[in-house]
Amino acid sequence: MKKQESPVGVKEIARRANVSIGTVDRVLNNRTGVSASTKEKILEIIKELDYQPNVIARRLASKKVLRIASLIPSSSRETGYWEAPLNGIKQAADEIRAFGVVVDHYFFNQNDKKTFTKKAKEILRTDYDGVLLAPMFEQEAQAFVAKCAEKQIPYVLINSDLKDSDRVCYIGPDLHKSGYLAAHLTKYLLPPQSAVLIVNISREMDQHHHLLVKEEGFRAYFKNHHADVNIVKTDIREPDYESIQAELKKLFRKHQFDVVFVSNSRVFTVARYFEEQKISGIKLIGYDFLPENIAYLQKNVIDFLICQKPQEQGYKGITSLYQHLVLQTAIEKEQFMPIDIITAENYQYYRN
Amino acid sequence: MKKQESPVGVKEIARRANVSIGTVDRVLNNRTGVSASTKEKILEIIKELDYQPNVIARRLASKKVLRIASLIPSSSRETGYWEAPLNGIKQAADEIRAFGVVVDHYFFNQNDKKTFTKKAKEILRTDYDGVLLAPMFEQEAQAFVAKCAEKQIPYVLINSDLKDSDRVCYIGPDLHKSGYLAAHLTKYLLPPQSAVLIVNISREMDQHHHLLVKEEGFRAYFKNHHADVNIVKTDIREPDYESIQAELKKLFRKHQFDVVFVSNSRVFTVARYFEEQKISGIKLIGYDFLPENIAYLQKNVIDFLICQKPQEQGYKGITSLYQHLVLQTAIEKEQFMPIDIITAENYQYYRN
DNA sequence: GTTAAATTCGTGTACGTACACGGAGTTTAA
DNA sequence: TTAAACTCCGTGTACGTACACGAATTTAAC
Repeated sequence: MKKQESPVGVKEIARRANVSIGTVDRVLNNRTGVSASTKEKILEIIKELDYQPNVIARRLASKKVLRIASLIPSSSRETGYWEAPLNGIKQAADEIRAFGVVVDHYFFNQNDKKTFTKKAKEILRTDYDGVLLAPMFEQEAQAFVAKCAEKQIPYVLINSDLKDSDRVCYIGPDLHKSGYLAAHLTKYLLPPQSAVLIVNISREMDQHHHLLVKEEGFRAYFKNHHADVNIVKTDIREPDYESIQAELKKLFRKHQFDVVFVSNSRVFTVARYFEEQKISGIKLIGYDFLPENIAYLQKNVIDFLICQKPQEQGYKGITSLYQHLVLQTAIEKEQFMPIDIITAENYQYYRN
Repeated sequence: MKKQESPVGVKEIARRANVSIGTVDRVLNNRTGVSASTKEKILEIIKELDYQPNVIARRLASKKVLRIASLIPSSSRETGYWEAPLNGIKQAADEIRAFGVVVDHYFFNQNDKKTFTKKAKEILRTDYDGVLLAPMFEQEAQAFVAKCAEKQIPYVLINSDLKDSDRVCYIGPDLHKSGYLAAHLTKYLLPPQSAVLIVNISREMDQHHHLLVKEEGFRAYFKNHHADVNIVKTDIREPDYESIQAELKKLFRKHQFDVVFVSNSRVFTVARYFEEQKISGIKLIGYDFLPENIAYLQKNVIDFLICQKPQEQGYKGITSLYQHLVLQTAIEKEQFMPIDIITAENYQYYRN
């Protein structure tokens, strides 16, 4: 409940402590060369006045630029998912460029762990002030953030989290809940006593794990609601169309499904199969706002897409780092993205 | 494709033009005291160098604070809707306070035009640098923005737009599309040949107009899809529970509905009626993330809520004004909010 | 042609902080 | 005893822009 109408600066602090602004500056940037007693006194005054450093003047005076490295998957032909986070990162970078922050981009191949470690090493060599990371490969990512911690480099995680890491924050989905919601939607579309197919498509084990969490969420819903559904599931480890087609063909011969739930953005591949086989009447639910998926949404082959603001993940990742580094404000440690439902009617208004 | 690695400043411009930085400064802030010829020369050099003023230094040097006024409805007992935009406004205000911007809040009563005009007059008297406005009362708002234009005060509109106004931008929903989506959802929930009730609840004519646009969108969907549904609608002009109860009772005696669509946030009132009358099996769709609505969502009385990020509307309104005033960047003239679907499963992750 | 007024422009200071430099005082080493 | 080293701190300049003040030049008026 203090009046803080008059913004106090270093010189007011200096006046009250009977020292020069240089000394105050030294304790603020905790540099050496101040006796313990005066340092203490100054800190006390700073606290008492609730001194807020003028970030404007600070950035103006400091000629050194802050450097942030982002390390995320490259968007491949297989999935353009990472285009969106990258755009968010770029947008944030544009906005804070004027404040003396530059962002360098590093990309790795989702199907090749070596590219990850290589880029990680490069980043460590360059001594960045902050790192934005998509920790797709758990082991390797753990090793990387350990190195960052050692070098006192703050880092933010997006898209998936790492256990026990002291990141600045995590920004991304709650996978379990996301599958749970998908199940809820499914139930709206279903007659009682119907059959559901869960399709998990991914090559790398690390990624596959995410899908299994979603699947758990999906199953949990039906369990909690004592719904009588017959759930069949398949794990497809080769994401090319031929493999998927073969697998689906086999399954569709054996079963009669009412709903198909694809646990990631590859839903368009299944949609393609539906289209080619002229399958209709089966509801299709999947993930992510990709052009391919949207096309099938428009054609009513896909019924619902679940999306978790990939672009905002990138954007928030950078701005969180910026706030941590420049403004030094406290950051929410876990920022779960909203779970958005996209249909043929609202996709035009969706912003990632 | 220019190299713009080396940020040029006024003094580089001054050097090239053979004048002092003072003169350059004069043409930058187009003040008087510069001959036409030198002014032209300087402008040319500025363009050639693609000079970007240093916003940091600019705000530091300029001791004057920018003042923004926000004029929105107070959140009443009847509806807490405006709480969210207000929070967004406050959040944005916090973030840009450090940059020398202050935001003053003005509120009016949605049921009383006089309170609007009174506050508007106050704002005009105080000479603000920018205005954020929710133009609920069309005529009065038009008069207000005309005055703003006259005084060269830029303004941003949120929640609803004004025809032919030269606002900095409009931020809010596309009402028609929003009703259209509601209809789409409805169709998922419906057996063929079913009956739908549309409920519009609002006292003031101006507000009621918004609802009618949503209703149009709702009907348009069924028309476009040649769906065979029986639509009944009612306009309730007294938002208290008793009036609504009476009207619903009358309607439910006459008809058998499968879906009820309430065109604004008052859906909780209808939900209360459902609960009290132990009506179940009828799907209920409405608007806005209010505590009352969420409560009924949890109890599965309300099935879907449509929401258009009211908090973000406030937030973006302020930051747009900030970008216009301080950074002088170009602003997207029409920023339609995404149309979000909220269910019992994802509401916890919804952020306004 | 002289003076006043108007026009056009340069200089200096300020904004709040960062940081280099160096000075005064104290301790250590020779 | 004196030089050197170290501790602690004050001063000055710089960051890029805004703006007040006043100087130089041109124009107007008689």
